[in-house]
Amino acid sequence: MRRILKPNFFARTADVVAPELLGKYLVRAHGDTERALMITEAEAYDGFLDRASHAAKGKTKRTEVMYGKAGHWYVYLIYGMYEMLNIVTGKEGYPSAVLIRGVEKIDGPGKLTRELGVTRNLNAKPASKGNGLWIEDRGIFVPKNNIIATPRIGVAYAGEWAKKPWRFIMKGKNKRVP
DNA sequence: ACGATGATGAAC
DNA sequence: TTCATCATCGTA
Repeated sequence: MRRILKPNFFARTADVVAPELLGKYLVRAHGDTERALMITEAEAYDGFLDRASHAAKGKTKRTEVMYGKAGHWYVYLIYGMYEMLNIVTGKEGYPSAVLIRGVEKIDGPGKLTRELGVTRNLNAKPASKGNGLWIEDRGIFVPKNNIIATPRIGVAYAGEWAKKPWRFIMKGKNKRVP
């Protein structure tokens, strides 16, 4: 069983999509080969009011893609050196996205983009084979009691929103558990 | 504990 | 145009 996730999978709020991404496979095509890595950690950024989300500042050139169609990539540069990979979620016009923070063997959002060669030139492109980066369901079911929800990382400035348990980790697959 | 390193958004 | 900030990571 191997099914490429389509926009309809992503067209729900980020806090719903994020835990469901655990156990799915991030697939990167390089040349004629593919590398598939199971997603083990993901974080939700959802809606107009989430102060941890870039969309809290409104629609700008950078965040425009978060308001766009679900199933597109949102890739941005942080701290001058790390690309962050997000998948846009939610209905069109509603800003939300899921940050892919970890995959098997690569723990950390900046490390995985570096290792997979993911940069901003994928920004606003659909997650598809044609663009060389997509997500597959390979039939793995992750029971709910194997998922840990914690507050998000690096968003202490977000007040009450920093407390939301919108970081999802597969049990036993990640080092940084608070 | 801290510096690297550059885009972003807001203030001036 | 300047400035503070930033969804991080490696080294100390």
